[in-house]
Amino acid sequence: MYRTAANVSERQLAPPALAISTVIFALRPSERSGRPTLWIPLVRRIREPFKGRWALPGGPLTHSESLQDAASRNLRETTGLAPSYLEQLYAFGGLHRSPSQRVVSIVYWALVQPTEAALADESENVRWFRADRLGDLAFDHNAIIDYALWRLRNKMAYGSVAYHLLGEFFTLAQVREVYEAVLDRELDPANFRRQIKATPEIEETDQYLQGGKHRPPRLYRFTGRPGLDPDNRSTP
Amino acid sequence: MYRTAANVSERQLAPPALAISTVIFALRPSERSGRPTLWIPLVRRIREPFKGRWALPGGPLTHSESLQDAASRNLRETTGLAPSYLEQLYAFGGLHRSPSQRVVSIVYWALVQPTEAALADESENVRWFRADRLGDLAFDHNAIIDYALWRLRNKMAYGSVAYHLLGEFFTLAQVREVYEAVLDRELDPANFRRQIKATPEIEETDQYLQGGKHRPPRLYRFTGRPGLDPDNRSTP
DNA sequence: TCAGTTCTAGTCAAGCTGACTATAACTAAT
DNA sequence: ATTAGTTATAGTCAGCTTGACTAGAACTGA
Repeated sequence: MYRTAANVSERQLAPPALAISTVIFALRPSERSGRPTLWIPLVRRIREPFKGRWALPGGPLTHSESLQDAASRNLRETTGLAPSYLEQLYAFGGLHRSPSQRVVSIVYWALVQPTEAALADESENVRWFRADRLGDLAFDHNAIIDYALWRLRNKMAYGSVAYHLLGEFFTLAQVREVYEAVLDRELDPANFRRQIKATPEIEETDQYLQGGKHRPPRLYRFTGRPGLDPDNRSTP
Repeated sequence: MYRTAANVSERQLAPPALAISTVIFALRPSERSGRPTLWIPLVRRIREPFKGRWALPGGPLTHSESLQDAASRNLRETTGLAPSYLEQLYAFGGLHRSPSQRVVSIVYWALVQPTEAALADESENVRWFRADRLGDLAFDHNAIIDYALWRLRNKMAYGSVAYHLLGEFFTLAQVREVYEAVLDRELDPANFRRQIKATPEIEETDQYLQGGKHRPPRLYRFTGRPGLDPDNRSTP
């Protein structure tokens, strides 16, 4: 924070920098309970400001790509992930987000399926964190993630976004576990399945998941496409 | 559209320009029916590209102001309006939004109260349009307004945003007229008032609106603050 | 005084939700 | 082979919300 005063005049002259960042969510089994939990990959900053601190993956916007393309390229380059869902979150443009320079960040949020998440790159400078145990991140990234979490919970309650955290086939109990992990409270299995079965986007298959220590549950499939924001309406 | 090919190389070099624009909504009585309708102020472009066409009010981002401040300054300068509600809509960054240069627009949407809207500047280059009769606007501004309308309808159905289109005191019938104007369908008066009266943010006053040709309706007051997006949570 | 209008309260059936019970279908231990 | 344990799945019931509708209250203007 001392750094702030260093180059006020520079800051007045340079145009505001434009960056794209992404909050990436995936489910991973908890170490203890084994039940799915929300995890977020972060990258370590290798330059000032906030050198050494963890931050959201991000980078500049190149001229040949749309905002969404930039977000998804970025995501691939830093973490090796291909998202199953990608949506714009918010444009953050507060004056003092970065001590050195005025930066406007257009932030996206993404969901990746567990298979993807399992084989994601992890290295010295890329690491996954539990969404509820992030520590102090660079810039205003803690606040950004809080907002992304709020949005995810909201979309989950209304929209049909939960399925993008699962594979192609899933049991209703798995869907419930997703809801429980994200909303952080237990849900009544019977009532939950009644609601889910009432949504037309969920299709019953004639497959069953074998191998459990109990009655094998039926597998279902999601047959809806996202689509709401301008980018996903009809990308020109 | 011919213009597009003119200076491809220039475009590759210059950094993407960052602009702030705002979709402003207000209610005005319809010419014919007299019932309130949604109107939007637009400004005429005095430069290429799209010279002479109508467009959303907007402008550049200066260094000393946040995104929201830029939107509200802009709004004041171009239309003389002070909004009662202001929220970020979306960041539009398609490659071909502007034929001459790559422009990323962070768009806000605003609601203004009828008293404000009545004394708003109108001139050769600023004019109000009915939201459903806009004609062909500059850039992708038709699509932006469509999205803003979608968002307004959505927020209206859930949130408590309708009251920002009204003055401090209002009758329940006026609230209903707002809903009817925005959602574009008639609502049952009895059921509607039951719902509104159930929301805790609506406070009964002991005033009545006199002067009608019928039983004078009671006046109510809205006692809630907006608050949801990062800007409005706690502006630092 | 009465007709016309809107305001306002209330009723009723249909649908959804949360809490709960009960049975089905499998595995693992006895 | 039987039984206990576990999850899957269906169903019931009361409480709440919602849409359609009825009816009276309160004002104005003829």
